[in-house]
Amino acid sequence: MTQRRILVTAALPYANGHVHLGHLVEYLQTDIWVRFQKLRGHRCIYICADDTHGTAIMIRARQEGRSEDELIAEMQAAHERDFAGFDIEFDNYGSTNSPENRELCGEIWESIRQAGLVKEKDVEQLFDPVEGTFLADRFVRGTCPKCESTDQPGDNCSKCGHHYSPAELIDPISTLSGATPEVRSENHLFIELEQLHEFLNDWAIGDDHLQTEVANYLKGHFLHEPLRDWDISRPGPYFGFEIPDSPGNYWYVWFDAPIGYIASTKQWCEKHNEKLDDWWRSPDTEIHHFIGKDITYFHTLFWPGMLKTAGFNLPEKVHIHGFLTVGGEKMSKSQGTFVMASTYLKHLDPAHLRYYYASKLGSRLDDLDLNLDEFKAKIDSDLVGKAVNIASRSAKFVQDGNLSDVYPDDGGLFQQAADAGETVAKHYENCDYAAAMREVMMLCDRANKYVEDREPWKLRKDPAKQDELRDICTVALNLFRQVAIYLAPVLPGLAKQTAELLNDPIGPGDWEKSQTPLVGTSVNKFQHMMKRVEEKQVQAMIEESKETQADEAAGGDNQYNDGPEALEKEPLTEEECTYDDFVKVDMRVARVIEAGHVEGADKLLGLKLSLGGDVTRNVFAGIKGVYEPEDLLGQLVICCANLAPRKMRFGVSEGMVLASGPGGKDIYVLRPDSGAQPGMRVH
RNA sequence: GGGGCCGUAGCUCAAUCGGUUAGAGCAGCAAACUCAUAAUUUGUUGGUUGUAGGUUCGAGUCCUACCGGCCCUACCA
Repeated sequence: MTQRRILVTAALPYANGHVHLGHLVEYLQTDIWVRFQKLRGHRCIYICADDTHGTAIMIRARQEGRSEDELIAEMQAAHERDFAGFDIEFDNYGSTNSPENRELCGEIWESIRQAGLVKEKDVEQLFDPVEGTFLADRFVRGTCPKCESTDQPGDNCSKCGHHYSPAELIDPISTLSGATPEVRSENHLFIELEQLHEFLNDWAIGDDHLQTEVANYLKGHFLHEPLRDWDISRPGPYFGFEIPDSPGNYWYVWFDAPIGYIASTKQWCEKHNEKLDDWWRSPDTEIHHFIGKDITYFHTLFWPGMLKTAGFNLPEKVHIHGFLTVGGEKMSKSQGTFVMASTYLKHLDPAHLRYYYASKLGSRLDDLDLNLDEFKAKIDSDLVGKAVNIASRSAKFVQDGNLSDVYPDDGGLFQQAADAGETVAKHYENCDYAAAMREVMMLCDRANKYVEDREPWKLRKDPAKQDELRDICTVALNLFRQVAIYLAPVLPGLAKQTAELLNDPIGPGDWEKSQTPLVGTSVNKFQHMMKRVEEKQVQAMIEESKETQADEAAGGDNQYNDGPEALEKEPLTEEECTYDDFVKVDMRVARVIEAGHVEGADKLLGLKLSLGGDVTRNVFAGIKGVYEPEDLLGQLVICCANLAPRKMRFGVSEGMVLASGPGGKDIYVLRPDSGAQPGMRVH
């Protein structure tokens, strides 16, 4: 087999948050792939770094009253600690805030300039005069220019859905200082990506660099029309690198972040006396990026465009994975399923998560579900019951002795498993770890059956059969060793324990050892290799994840510990409303007397409300999928009775049913206490 | 409204170019065993492949419509 040279990256974690179980899908998927390549004897390096620039970091540092450098150093240390805790082994872990990155950004920028891809345009942006900073969209709130709803976010209206730029808001307010921002026009630098359209089209769709779903997505959303100019500068102050030939402007974080891959490689090269060009400008090197589907287009359009223009290697593959759900739902802080890496490590074994993710990961970008019952079942059954059990039930009969000098007749079992190695390897190579794990478990089943059939526990009692006993153990332990080698990318700890038990290391290039049985060597005393998952520990982890949340709600010194999320999402309106304003809104108790689905509407239910007597209102409510019509029929609700009728696609809505919640499935219809009668006014 | 992905056993997933009787694991049920961390082994139940059509000698796979889920995008609230 020819030795490949492979450079692998995982997306750079942002310095604004801690690593959680969702992030780990990616870093583990990548770590397994890298360990596999190394085990196969290829030259492979795993490169990563912290992504440190941008407005969010600047603001947070300011709020915490310290420098950005201090903040990002602390976060980087935490990230590295978490990764190490999960046996994620980077060859280099750098930072986008490094001299190497600054230099490379300059170099790449220069190439882009020379290629004539840069153009300048004025952009209107809001500026906070108190903080002295330009405001990203999410730091501005104001009144929607279209529907005039107050206190709306800076990019689109939560009421009418209208998209706008923050400069269009009526009465905008900076969420940083509460000041009224000024509109300032600034010169921004853009990359004209359209000039690379043909190249990107060929790269993204032509060759096998992307999963087919991703190629379709790019084709349907971006490549079918002219590519928009990419705004890659931000006026200062901005935590990042100043653009050398455009003083006062800084590279947008998404410009310098991917360059961090190269910069981190450069650090590694300097430490190991290697040439950067051998890794980034050589036809002999394959570059593989692992990313989540949320950052697809940065890595499949902008990034290849930058690389191409600056003469670097293009990615051989961009491997894109889906999101993590827990128990079939988005990770939730309130339910304790938003689990930090560090919290997991306090309660559970990292090897367990490595195996569980491996057993679920395929090559496509489907979301991956962490089901905690299944988690326990898989670990207990696959790892403890099947894999480790092979060693556990055979090693004790030969410990402190030797394996047989000649490998005994095993009916072809070892050879079968050796042959299966190529299948396993193919699955690893294709990122289809689930298939690889299935294949290995099948080998475990065969090995267990072998032990079962030979009944070594009976031979043990017969002094005349000790040689036979040793032969059986020699076979069983060799079958186990094969399994440990095949699982080594996923379970480096188990490989190490196996190596210690059998006095033969399993390291880089040692995949081949699965092809030849070990004979004559001594066997050490068997020690427990892996524990089962304890239900209690899982529960403790979930509980602690909830507690952390309550802690963060601090200030919540009442007994209920309600979290601050709702207010953070929709801060209190600052403008006061007079009593006169209040009484303008005529809210009434109403009974739902008809309720049904609206044909063709995705979110609407049609309700007929009775205000008592024969006064009724037909209203549409955007609560389909949350409430069934029969849930509401006959119920009392609160409605706004004097809301101006609104013509909608499906008819006229003559009012509004009051409900709360951020939307989606989180919508709660307000209901009056018992005793209220339809028609009563809400005061 | 436009687009994409998906729907296979109770659960998680396979099924090569369209090719024989749709397969595994887990769970369930029954039995064997006692070396092993209550592990293991054997046997076994379980399916109108979301629905309805179509193409084909042959459809889980290809086409059309519909139902349901997720995502992107636009619009309307």
